Amino acid sequence: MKKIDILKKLRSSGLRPTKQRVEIAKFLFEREKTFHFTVESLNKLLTKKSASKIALATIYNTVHAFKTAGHLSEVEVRGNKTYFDTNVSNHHHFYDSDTSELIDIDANDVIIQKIPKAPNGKKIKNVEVFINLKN
Amino acid sequence: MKKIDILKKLRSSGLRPTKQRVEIAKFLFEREKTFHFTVESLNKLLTKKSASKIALATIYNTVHAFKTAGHLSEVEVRGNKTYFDTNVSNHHHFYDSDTSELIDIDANDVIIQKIPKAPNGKKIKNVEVFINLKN
DNA sequence: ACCCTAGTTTATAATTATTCTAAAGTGAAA
DNA sequence: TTTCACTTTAGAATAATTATAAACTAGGGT
Repeated sequence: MKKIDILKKLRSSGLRPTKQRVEIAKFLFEREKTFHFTVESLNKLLTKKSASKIALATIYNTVHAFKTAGHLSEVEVRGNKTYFDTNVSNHHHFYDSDTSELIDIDANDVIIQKIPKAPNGKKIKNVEVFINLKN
Repeated sequence: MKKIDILKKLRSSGLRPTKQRVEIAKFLFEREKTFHFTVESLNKLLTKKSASKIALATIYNTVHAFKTAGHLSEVEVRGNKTYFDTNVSNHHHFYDSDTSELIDIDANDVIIQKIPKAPNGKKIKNVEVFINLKN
């Protein structure tokens, strides 16, 4: 994804393309494969990569803004870690608790034949499948 | 579950049946239906129910000891809440983010027809299905 | 029944993750 | 360029959980 597209992506979702947002967006979206991270890991990677330090609160703000805009999805797994995922399409996850690694599973690789009806007046928003791994 | 069974349950898993553990175990396991709770909610309920105050750290210790012994299972859902579940059989969950309520789904009510193979040298430990609800 | 000791509980401090606050900075519309 | 609502920032505040170390206790050995 080119810089011009980054700017479009931000503007089209009502986010002013500030220096910090552009830097974070470039880091997250200028890559081929999907990327999983926590706020903590992202902060470390950004600190290492660039000279200008971005405040931790800004990283929180920005990641949540991107999530609200639909540019990131949030995945929560055992161990109180909150991951974000640059893959926002409908998909599932492997979770390897040994390495704390999250791996995408394409939605087409999981077929659910039967699910129960939603209770009382509720509807089903989405179905998430976690496949926990061991060695 | 009677008191004698509570004592057996604790002893058989190598846990000394202290006053606090027995009180917590009775509260959790002397009921018909499965019970979902957070450490915080359990603390409030216990405080309300009994005269003797149990330290919060003890509730953490005890709940984790019960979990390690296989008497509770842990379920993590969006919103950084960690729930425990007195139903330790293999099953799935509805999650209602409006009410923060977790509802058990019997394993037989979910049939998964296709899942991907585990990566490299890994094996599949278990598969958890979350059905997120909306109004 | 009484000790003894490892296991347990407790209050409190420490840690960790996240959000809040309020002051300073900055895109971009006019 | 000026202006102002939106952003960023450092640091404080909050929340959830874990660590610490002293006091307590269940239960085996005497």
